[in-house]
Amino acid sequence: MKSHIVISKATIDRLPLYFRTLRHIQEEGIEIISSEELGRRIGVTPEQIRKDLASFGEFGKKGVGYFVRELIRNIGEILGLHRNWNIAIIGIGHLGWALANYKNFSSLGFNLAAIFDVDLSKVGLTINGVEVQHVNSLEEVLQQRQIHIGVITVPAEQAQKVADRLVEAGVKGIWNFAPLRINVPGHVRIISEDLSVGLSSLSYFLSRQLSD
Amino acid sequence: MKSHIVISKATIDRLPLYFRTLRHIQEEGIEIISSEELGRRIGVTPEQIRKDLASFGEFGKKGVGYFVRELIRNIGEILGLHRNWNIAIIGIGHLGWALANYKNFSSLGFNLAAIFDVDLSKVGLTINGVEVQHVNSLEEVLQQRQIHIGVITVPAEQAQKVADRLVEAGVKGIWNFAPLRINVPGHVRIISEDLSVGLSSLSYFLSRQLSD
DNA sequence: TAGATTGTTAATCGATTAACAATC
DNA sequence: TAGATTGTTAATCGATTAACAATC
Repeated sequence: MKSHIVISKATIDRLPLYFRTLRHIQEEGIEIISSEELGRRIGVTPEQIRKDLASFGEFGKKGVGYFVRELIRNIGEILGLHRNWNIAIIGIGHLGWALANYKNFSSLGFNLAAIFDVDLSKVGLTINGVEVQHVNSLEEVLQQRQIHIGVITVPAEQAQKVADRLVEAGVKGIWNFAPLRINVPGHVRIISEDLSVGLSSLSYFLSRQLSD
Repeated sequence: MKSHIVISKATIDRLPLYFRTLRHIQEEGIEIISSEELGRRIGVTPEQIRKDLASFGEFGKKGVGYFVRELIRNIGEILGLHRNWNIAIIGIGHLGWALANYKNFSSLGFNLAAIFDVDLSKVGLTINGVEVQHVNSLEEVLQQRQIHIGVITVPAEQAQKVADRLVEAGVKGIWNFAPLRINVPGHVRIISEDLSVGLSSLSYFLSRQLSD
């Protein structure tokens, strides 16, 4: 990366789209692609793509385009997807269950390494090859299995407490699905998925469409 | 709304956060709140909140603050949450199952009115009070039950085809969970939730934190 | 009246788009 | 060489932050 350039959050959020689309393109047997064609597929302008990529290096060949395989490798490295991240899911409700069975994790380099719940009727179950453990052993297991990322799918009331324990146990990143703001110290990264935002904004636009 | 002002997408996406937080505040019995205090809770600057709200009208009282109950009603109306939206879920895999059981829908004015799947072993099941129907009857049921929003939780390969049928059947909005770009005509609104984006960006930041 | 807090205008910051030189 | 396409700089656009007059 060109260390003097500031990378925008928006750029980081587009890279996974490029990554995924390039993989599809590779599956189709295409070896070289232009920013024009890639942009058309994703719904992003070619300038945007070139600008985004240029923040990290020169990955293309002028007059030719981008070598698909090479670009996939480069974006993968930028996103850190070439590493192997161990993740733990805390809370096996419906959503936790769905995430525990999410197939795309492994193809992005994420390894489901632990699952926790308080409910004794769930402890001991095996989901996607991983045994559900009681949250009492959270700290112990997280350290044993070197968990990097904790996924919070517990009810909102318990989310902050779980986050505190994850941080205390040395987790570096949190992927939060509980619908509320969670506070973590600066050295821990947290990303929240808020389903009500998407649905509400859909409602907003439909209201206008139907009345205007 | 002041019709000459352009509302930014970012503003629309913050309104649901205001809405939800204000409801919590109301539950605590607080009747008046300042942008300062509300911002502190959400993690947004008070100026941001005042600016966002001001695009739609004058909801506060100078020198006093905002009346919680009134502001909830106003934001609810802006977002169209006072209406009753009928939604249908297409595809009862793990994620569809989780969404069908999502409790927050109804409190936002969304009414789960239909569920579809191709799998005959799922057809006939009742989930959260709604019977799973075969996708063959999609068009018929959508019209009967006046579905406004379709939720796509089918595998990526079938997502575009399902979207086409939803549009054809007159759905006005689509909430897509399939990890790919879906094309719809301009009069249909689509919002995509892309789980790999959040997780990948987490990976990006962790990579840097651990190596820098 | 004095203190508090909104709504709005101006200034700053950041991200996207346009243009084009470099070069394969 | 001519055509194509990148990488980069400049111009535009949009969103956030700061400042402050209005007013409860």
